[in-house]
Parts: sequence; C-alpha cells; structure tokens
Amino acid sequence: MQQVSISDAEWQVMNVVWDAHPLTAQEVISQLAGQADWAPATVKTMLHRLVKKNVLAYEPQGNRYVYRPRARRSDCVKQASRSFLERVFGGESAPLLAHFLRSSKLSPDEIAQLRKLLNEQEGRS
Amino acid sequence: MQQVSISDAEWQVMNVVWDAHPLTAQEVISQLAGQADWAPATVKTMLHRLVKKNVLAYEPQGNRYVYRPRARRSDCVKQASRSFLERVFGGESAPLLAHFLRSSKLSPDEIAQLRKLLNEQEGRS
DNA sequence: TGACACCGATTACAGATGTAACTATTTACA
DNA sequence: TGTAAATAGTTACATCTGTAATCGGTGTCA
Repeated sequence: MQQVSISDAEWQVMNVVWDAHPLTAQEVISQLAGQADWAPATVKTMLHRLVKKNVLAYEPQGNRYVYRPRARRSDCVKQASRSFLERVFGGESAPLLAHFLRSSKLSPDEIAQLRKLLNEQEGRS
Repeated sequence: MQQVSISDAEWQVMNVVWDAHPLTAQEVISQLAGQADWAPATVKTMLHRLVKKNVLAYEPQGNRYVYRPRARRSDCVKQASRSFLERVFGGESAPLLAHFLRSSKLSPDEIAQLRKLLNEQEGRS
C-alpha cells in the first residue's frame, strides 16, 4: 500500500471506476461525458497516470483493455480525508464536523444515522 | 472575493498567519520551524505567492514588512471544504460526516456539542 | 486489399507547486 | 565607516496537473 496522492481530476476518473468496474477506456469516457467536459484524450491521460501511480490496474480483455481499481476506495478516502483534516482544520475533528453539520442539508434518516454514530462514539476509550 | 485555490504548503503558512496576525516574515518562519522543515527562503516564496493570490496583504511597518490576512479564514475553509466534499464524497455530506465521526476521537463535550448541532439540523426546511 | 476508423501509447506544453539559492539593499557592530 | 549579518526581492528548477494532439498498429468495410 503506497502513499500516492490522487489529484482533483484523477478523483473524478476514479469515482467512475470505483462505481462500476471493470470497464474500458471508452466506458470511462462516456461516463464522464456527463460530468466533465474533457476530450477523450484527456481521460486516457488520466487513466495512464493512475496506472502509473498504481491506483488502477488494466489487463487485455479480448482485443481491448479493461481497467479496474487497484487501490481500495476506502483507503484513498481515508488518506485524502486525513490530509484534508490536517490541512484545513489543523487536525481537529470536532470543528470539521461542526462545519459540515452546519453547512449540510440532511434528511431525517441521515440525522438518525449520525446520531447513532455519535452514541457509539460515547463508548470510546 | 476571488476564487483562488490555496495549495497544501500555502495552507500551512496561512494557518500561522490567521492564528496570529499581523506578523513579519521572520515570525512566520520561526512559527513554522516547529511544524515544517522548510528553508527560510521557502517560506518567503509562499508568502510572496499568497500576496500575489490576494490572500495575504503586506505593508511596511517601520523598517520591516508585516503580513496580515486579506481573505477570511472562514471563506477559505468554506471553499476548501466544498471542493473536498465534491471531490472525495461526490457531494454527499452524510457519508462524509459518517466517515469523520467513525475515525475521530471526540471528547464528551464535543459529542454534546455535535449532538446539539444535529438537533438544530432537525429544524431544517 | 486499400482506406478509414478506432484504440492504446507517446509526446506536448503551459501553469501550479514544492523547494530553494542567489542578489541587492539596509542595518548594526566593530 | 567598512564589513558582516539580516532582509526583501528575483530567479531557478524539477515535478505534478490539466488539457490535449499526434503517432502507430489493427480491425473493418467497401
């Protein structure tokens, strides 16, 4: 498990891959057509870089290549989150949580869910 | 109010400035000596770039210069948070909150505080 | 079976970033 | 009052990022 950092644009690509893998470059390109306004070549560059960073794997499938994640989304999320927490909130979780609680619209279900997590927190060491 | 983006290293500098301004380049450098391992020249580069980005202001004070923030911390936090939420959690606040709730150690006070915020959320539209 | 379309690979290139040395000017000390 | 130390400003440079165009091979259709 290395310590690569995934850039902004690369995250967009990875989100597509994590959501529905394995897939071909074509599929990634058409998925992204809705969200980003990139030339197909741009998406391919991202894919290559992600392969080089060991975040993506690809293998020939028939006469084409298919891509699949090599790093787990949860690991990348964890790393990006830690680094964001550190950078913007000086490592303090509580202010971060307060900030997002204040600036979010949450459904009653979500609120209930979060409340449950808070309760679990209470049984910490 | 512009739409600049503050890089990782720049955030470290800005955090120092926001915590105790106005201050001189020297003060920033010695504050950072504890946290980062940068040459003084590196810190000065950051300061210059932040001035160019209009995030910092500086004025001569006596025979030296003093720096002070030009952008409000809360605005920068808001922007960085939004972009992080978008990038890593696809814009979904609830999973983000769940993630940080799970991965944080919180004091009873903080838990109580967050619970209060959750209650306030309930009176949303 | 030749021209075209599609795909993966390579190359491009400007701006941002991390990291700093060098230079010129001012200041303080000997 | 010359010289060294400190300061601010300028320049450097490799890497990463965003954003692609182009090249070379292969399969397809006429």
